[in-house]
Amino acid sequence: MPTNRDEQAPKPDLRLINQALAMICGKWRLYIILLLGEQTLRYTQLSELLPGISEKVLAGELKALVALGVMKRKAYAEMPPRVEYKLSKKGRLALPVLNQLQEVGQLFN
Amino acid sequence: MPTNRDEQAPKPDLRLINQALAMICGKWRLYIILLLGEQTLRYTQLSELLPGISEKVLAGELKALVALGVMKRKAYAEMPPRVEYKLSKKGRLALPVLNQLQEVGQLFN
DNA sequence: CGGCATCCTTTATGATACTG
DNA sequence: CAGTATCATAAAGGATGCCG
Repeated sequence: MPTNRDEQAPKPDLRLINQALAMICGKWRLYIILLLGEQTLRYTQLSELLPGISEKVLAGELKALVALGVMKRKAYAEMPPRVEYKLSKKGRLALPVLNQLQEVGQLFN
Repeated sequence: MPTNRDEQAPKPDLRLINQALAMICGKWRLYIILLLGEQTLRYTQLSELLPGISEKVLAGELKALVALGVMKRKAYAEMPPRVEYKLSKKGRLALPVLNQLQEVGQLFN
């Protein structure tokens, strides 16, 4: 016979949770994803939209998000160089839920 | 005239985002919230459901979540002592979105 | 039982200078 | 322009012992 808790709420999956947290946790990561949304932005545009972020951290976060498959990086062989970032399909699929986190934040007002 | 981006996706609110992240980020915080769900659990039960968490971290996370207003702590003046934790109304309101984060994690499989 | 205090290790974040 | 390298600080997490 199942317990009351099993019926009402199956035990959360720690692995799924950690994958979601890897995508959004950190001082800038979720904000970068939401900011990007459906647009394509260049490295410099992102740095202007994230005032106060250091070069090292921005480059590191972008690299990590690309590695996670959340966003895509496209470099053009031009001079001066141009690099564009946009969400991957995976990132776009996650977007609705991630945007809802702002409503969760709203609960604290 | 609004820009294309303004129409499609208003700039995310960093303050709301940070409030949501404060609630869920960290190695255990989101898992504690989802695990609690609609139940009431004692301190020792929580520690058994979070294998590997240290006393310091568990006590600190519970205290932080109570301070954030996400959960409630109820201590009984018995011997031996008994302390119960459950989600506050705020925590229960956030629960549906937080559970959806597992589906976001599912995207990485 | 349900913590807190202390000390320690690991990650995360940041400032800055430099380069293909 | 779009980063990397190096150095430094801060925050998170953990091990362990003690206490009301």
